[in-house]
Amino acid sequence: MQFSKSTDYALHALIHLGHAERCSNVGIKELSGSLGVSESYLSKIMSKLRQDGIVRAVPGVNGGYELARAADRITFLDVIQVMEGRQKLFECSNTNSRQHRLLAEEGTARRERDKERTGKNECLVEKVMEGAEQHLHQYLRERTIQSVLDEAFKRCSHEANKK
Amino acid sequence: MQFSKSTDYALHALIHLGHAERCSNVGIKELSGSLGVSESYLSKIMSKLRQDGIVRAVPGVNGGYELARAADRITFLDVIQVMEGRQKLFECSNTNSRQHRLLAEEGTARRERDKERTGKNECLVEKVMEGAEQHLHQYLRERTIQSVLDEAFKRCSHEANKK
DNA sequence: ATAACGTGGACCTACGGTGTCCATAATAAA
DNA sequence: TTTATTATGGACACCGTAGGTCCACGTTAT
Ligand code: SF4
Ligand code: SF4
Repeated sequence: MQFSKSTDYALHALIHLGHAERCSNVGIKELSGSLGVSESYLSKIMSKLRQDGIVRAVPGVNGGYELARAADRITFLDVIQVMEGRQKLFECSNTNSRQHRLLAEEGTARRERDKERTGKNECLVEKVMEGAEQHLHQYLRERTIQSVLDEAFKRCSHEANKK
Repeated sequence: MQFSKSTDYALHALIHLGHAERCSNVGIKELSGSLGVSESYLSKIMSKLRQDGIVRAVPGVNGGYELARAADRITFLDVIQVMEGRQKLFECSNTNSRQHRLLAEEGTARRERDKERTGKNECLVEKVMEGAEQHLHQYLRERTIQSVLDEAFKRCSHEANKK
């Protein structure tokens, strides 16, 4: 239950791009140097980010990457879902166990009615887990690349103030 | 970024134990049959739960497992942390990159002062991630084995009512 | 004593995260 | 046009770990 290093790298790369938005684009060399990750691997990550429309890439001389939209419209959730995939936090595996029939199918007829009425017939365990997932997602949706940048800037100016 | 199957099994096993609290203990055979998981593997999981004080085990004839404390004092978070380990959601890897120095160490002197004053000198990315983790944990702390049992019972009685 | 039952270690397998290398395509500059 | 630069995508290697099996051992009731 941990985020992968790729997610780590992706976030840092995007922060770098956001920080250097003045100049149109940033090459893989600069990113690699800044993050301390090999160019080969980092390019894989950037490619993924591009395929999902988080960044734009221009090939050729003086090419590089730039954010595909404003930094305050790129949420942590976006990045995490691109890198980690969109699999659910909890995926029930044994729906044909005796246990399952006890918990989620007492009175099959009733379940069917429920399904028709409410449209969803989740089991109780899944309900808890999906709730957890929703909470997590909501939180991550509220944090953007820009918000990190802002806070870093605040720290910085605060520092300058003191001098 | 998914919970492992072991966590799934552990939750179901505990629900089974909670459901059958009347009789003192439940053997691995019954659990295995109920969940549809091999006895060998399930016993590993139960063993882990025992080492962390979630269940008690009695060896010998007519032995088995029972909850070590009331079902409403066993939270989802407890179970998940036992099975998944207590690793943080996000573990920074490249603290010696140029990027890091930019984000988390502008004015090292100031950082040091911060450290002394507040006791924590997290970087901004970690701060976001730890916030997410706290939210998730809080949610999972509020759900217990008992709460699932209760809801299942409610469904059941509701069903009986209708007849 | 013996049969039932949990424990823990050794071991296996498959898959995915991490990472490298290279051939190719696209583009700007010369 | 040629060349140097840069991103792209596929192939591949490595390795840790989730998932699972097996077995020898200790414990307990009958
Ligand atoms: S009770 Fe829920 S979690 Fe358990 S097997 Fe059925 S659907 Fe899956
Ligand atoms: S800025 Fe934060 S997340 Fe990034 S390397 Fe430094 S400590 Fe780690």
